[in-house]
Amino acid sequence: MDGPPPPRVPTLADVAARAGVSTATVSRCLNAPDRVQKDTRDRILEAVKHLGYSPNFGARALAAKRTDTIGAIIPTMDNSIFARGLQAFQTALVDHGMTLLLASSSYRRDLEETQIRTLVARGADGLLLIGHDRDPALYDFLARHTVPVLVSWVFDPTQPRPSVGFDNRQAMAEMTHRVLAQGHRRLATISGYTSDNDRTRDRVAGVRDAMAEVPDCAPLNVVETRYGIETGARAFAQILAKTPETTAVICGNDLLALGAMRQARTMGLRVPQDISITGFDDMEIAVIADPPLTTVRVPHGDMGRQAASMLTEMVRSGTTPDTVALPCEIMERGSLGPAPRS
Amino acid sequence: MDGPPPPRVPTLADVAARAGVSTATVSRCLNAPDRVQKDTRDRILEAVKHLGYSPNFGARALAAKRTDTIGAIIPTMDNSIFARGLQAFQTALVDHGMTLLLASSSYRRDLEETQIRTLVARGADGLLLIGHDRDPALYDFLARHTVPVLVSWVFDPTQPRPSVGFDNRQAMAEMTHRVLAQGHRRLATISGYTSDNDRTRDRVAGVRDAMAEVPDCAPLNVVETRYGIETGARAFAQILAKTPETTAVICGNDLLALGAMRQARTMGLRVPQDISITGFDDMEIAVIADPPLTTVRVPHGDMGRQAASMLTEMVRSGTTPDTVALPCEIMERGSLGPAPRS
DNA sequence: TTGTAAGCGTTATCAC
DNA sequence: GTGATAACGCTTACAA
Repeated sequence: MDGPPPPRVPTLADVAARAGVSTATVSRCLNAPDRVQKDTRDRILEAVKHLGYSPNFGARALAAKRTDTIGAIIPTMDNSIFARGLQAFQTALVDHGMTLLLASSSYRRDLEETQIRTLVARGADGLLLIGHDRDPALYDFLARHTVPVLVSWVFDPTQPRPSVGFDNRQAMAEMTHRVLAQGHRRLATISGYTSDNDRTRDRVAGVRDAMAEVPDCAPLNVVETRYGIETGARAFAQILAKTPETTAVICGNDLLALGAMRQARTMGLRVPQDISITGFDDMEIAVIADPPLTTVRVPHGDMGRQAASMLTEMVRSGTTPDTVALPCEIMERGSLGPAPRS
Repeated sequence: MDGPPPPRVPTLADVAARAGVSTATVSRCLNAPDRVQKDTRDRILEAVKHLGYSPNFGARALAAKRTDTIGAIIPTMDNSIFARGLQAFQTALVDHGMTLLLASSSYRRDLEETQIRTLVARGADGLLLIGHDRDPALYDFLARHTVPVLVSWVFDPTQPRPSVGFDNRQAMAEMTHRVLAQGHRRLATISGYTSDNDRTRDRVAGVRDAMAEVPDCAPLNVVETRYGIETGARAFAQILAKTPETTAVICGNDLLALGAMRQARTMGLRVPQDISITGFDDMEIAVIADPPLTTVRVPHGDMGRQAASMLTEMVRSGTTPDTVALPCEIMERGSLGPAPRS
């Protein structure tokens, strides 16, 4: 006696046989239901359900030349900087009938490049990338493969690619204005690494923009480091070692700011009485810092949702949308105060 | 005059033609290089490079019946709870030549179910899931489709599926032991929702396990809520309203603990002099809380990396690995102190 | 070691 | 509205 019959995964042909129609009709019924008569449609759907049929992905991709899959490459998932936007992006993609292929580059240009190629090879219909900064050859590659690209986390209308994001430079300038308005004139900045990273560069540029409008500012002390609490703490110590007269430290990221605040406390400095500290991102923890962190609120959710619909539209229609700017908001909380009268 | 020739994407046949061999040989050369002679291999690789050939994903999936793609469904990316483990998982996956298909369920059982089906339909070769709790019919479905499943974030050897994770129950019992050792006898717990969630249930059970060993404990006050800082704060207020004699609040998650600490401060309670608070996860921010949070360190990175190799192995060899337990570690910092002598 | 050729399961273009 | 049937581009026995 034989074992049970091999539980083969049902195919279109099985459904067609059971419904007494051709495979073409079944395919139509599944992809354009109204191009098939009601009663045959019912028969087909019954068969589909009965057999537990689900289309073969490879076959569909091969025949239809699309995968309904969107690739995204973000610098890191180690903290929630990108995770929140990604969450919104993924959820919205699902609503559009798309699936997310995800990779992270660890902020490394070479890794990002191989991952872009991998995702394209894996059949991504479109790509979401963070920032514009990358080898032009890569954009050529994507164009040759006719893979639409949407850039996020930035707003730079001078770039040739569509993007959905916020103006890092202007947001940081606005924050710096607030700092200057409090009377601070000896500023320092803790920035993420600026090589291959237009967001961090723009943020530092924003600080300088605002400072340029005020005549009596001391030169800006800029320290670059990796994003993180520990690194922020070290950078803060470094700043106070070099320019102890600093009264405000503008951080390119909330983690850096939290690290800076911890280090300030360690060094016996009161925030904001002795020194002011600001962040960027408005992570959930900004409000529980002590004092609560004054920071720039980034529109993570909107960005993710908009990116999903724009990219889906690009893939489905082949069009190129206009670049979209989303507003940031300065969240004034407790960590920014008046400059101490030295 | 015509425009430029349509830049068709090169196929295996193109490569074969240029190298003067059959498509079979090219295919072999790409998948098992040592089964083809050195000089023909060189010719083929030259052709591949010259043409910029990259295999068609759909065709390969159809013919080979695999996609080298692993699906993962996590409850949320909104905070870094899962993001860190996922980062390690994804990075390790790439090292194994796999790509990550990601979905998040927002802690909703129905959403998770449809996403599991979607990922399988999208050709995921294997699946990483968080926790064991789900409809048995789903596991049947996965078995029928011969999709190997690895469960993570838990260790429960009584379950029929392999998993890689930590013992939530034991870890929480250990933490509770430390709390009891400080003389606390009136405990409360802020837990994540326990329906459809074995991790949260196990953590609460762990608290009870430890309490059961001590005779003079007051009944445990348990409040369930969504994971978050705000919700943690509200839960804390709720607890003190109902059982104001509580001297220690054991939280199922760091976010809840941070919210609780903030609320305690708001209510004029000193941590840990008036009330002790503990967390779970050891998120990066635990150390910058004031006082630093005593919490359970979860082996995110190891878990992610191990999950990647186990799942890759399962997919490639069809074997089922043994369940793996990873150790947690109690991080004693400042938020747990001796019970106040009321 | 290499080539031949038969699938793999869809979609899409035609006729009917 | 429905049915044949030819792609789609690759892998993999099997043959040579």
